[in-house]
Amino acid sequence: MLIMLLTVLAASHMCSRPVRVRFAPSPTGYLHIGGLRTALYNYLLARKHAGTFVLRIEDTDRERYVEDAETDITAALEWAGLSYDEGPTVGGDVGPYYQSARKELYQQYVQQLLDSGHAYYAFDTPETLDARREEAEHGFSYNAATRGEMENSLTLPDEEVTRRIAHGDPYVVRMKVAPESSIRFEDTVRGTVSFASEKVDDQVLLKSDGMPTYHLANVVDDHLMAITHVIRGEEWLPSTPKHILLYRYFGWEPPAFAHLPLILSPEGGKLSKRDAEALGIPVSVSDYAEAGYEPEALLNFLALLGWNPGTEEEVFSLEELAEAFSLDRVGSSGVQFDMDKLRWFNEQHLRALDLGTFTARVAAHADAHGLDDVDKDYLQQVCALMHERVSFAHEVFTESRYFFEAPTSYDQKGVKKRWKDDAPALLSAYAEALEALDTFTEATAEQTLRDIADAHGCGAGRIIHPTRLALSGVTFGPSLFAMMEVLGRATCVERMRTAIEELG
RNA sequence: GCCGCGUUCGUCUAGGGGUUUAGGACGCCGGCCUUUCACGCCGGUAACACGGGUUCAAAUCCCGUACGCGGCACCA
Repeated sequence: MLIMLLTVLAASHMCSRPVRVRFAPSPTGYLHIGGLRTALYNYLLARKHAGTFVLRIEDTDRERYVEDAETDITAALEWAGLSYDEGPTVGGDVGPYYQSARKELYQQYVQQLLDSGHAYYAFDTPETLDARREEAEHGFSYNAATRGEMENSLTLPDEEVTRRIAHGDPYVVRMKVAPESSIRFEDTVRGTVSFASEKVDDQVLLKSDGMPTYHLANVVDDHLMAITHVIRGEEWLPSTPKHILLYRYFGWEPPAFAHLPLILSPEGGKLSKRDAEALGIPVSVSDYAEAGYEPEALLNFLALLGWNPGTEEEVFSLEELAEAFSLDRVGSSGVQFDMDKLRWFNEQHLRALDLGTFTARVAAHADAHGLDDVDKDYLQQVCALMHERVSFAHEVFTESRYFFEAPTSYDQKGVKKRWKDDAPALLSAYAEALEALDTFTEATAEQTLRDIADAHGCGAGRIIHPTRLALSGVTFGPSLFAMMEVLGRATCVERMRTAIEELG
């Protein structure tokens, strides 16, 4: 009863404002797979509640800035189909959407904290901080216990502080965390989380270059942009108390927090770039695009990596995901990346496409396989036969290359198993009969073959298998007769005679 | 080291006091279909980390241990 009441209250609280979420990548590298999942969950929540999905570029780190990272990130989002309602280029009412362009804006909020005594100036150099960290046995923390030993506006006389600032001495602004309480907050996926505030350090809010740190900028922007739900990776959980404190200092209502479980490597450890590459797992979203994954399949896989719909359904389109999504069905434990399952999702999404769409997806890879002038109708016929047989669209050009050029070799094992002594005679008879046919179709090719088998007193397989070998060079593939109709009579006959010569 | 979060088949997960001989999916194995291969269908393999407690009853609640992951920057 009480729980129900609380749930209703919580729900009404949540719904009091329209849902606004943001994906806030830093242009310090290309969009990676974990980032895409974070973006996806934000996107899904926004779409589910007819809310707004904001893209904000957190470019406050000038040291690690990567020139083409932003282009990669937006290209990856576009490839995936995660469109944003506000952000760079599309604009919006609460911009700018680059933190670097909001630099001046943070200044007033820092001043507000300084005035209210929740922040102070600190002049310690990176070198002295490093030195303190090195000499400390169990790590150094700039906090209530140590701030008295440092050079800051709490230890220095006011005149000295003013003098140094006027003189242009570099300084940072730190938040002043009171040690006496414990900070607790509700995480949508984990429930109540609490930290002892003496473990929270006096985080730098404003760097000496005048840029805000993530912690300050993120809180100020989320408030100014009216963000209702902060959905981000679990790596942010330990710094959330700082953010809660900042909301408190500013007198703002914090958004709901949801910290997503991290994606682990298939071997259990963390998915570092190096490990992933060693295991053959692409890390960058652009690598998935390049490897030929269907964007919807990747998204579907990622959605189910940490979330489940509560039903046994697994294959979803992006629209269906948005419909089914809810934050309270997001799990809280780390999840291992499974390439096999991803591939399965890719197959499922490929097969869900109608033939025309599938063909178009396949055609997009033609150039890369040196087949830029393939006839569309012909390709569609090939695709009809290969649709259920490939895991990736581009495999039509690799797994069934023989539709586009004569086989250059014959599978050794296949020859040994299927090319018997009577094969040349049988194929030769079959080829001749095919040439004599009025109309060459799947049906007549089959009937002709069976007639010849009967005439020679052997099973149809005796001809079927060597013929397949002659046409494709391999022992597997679509129905032989359907294949023959697509290849055409002339090609079939020619390849059969070539095989007779080659294999004897 | 300290702080936090986590732990159900190999993997993703359902279940959150009795409805469970713990369900589904991927993978793997077998079968059916098919004179190929795949698709599809049917079946099988396989899990509540460990130890205490609470309770008539624990995968489910509590405590501890182990292990994993994250964090401890003028990086995000």
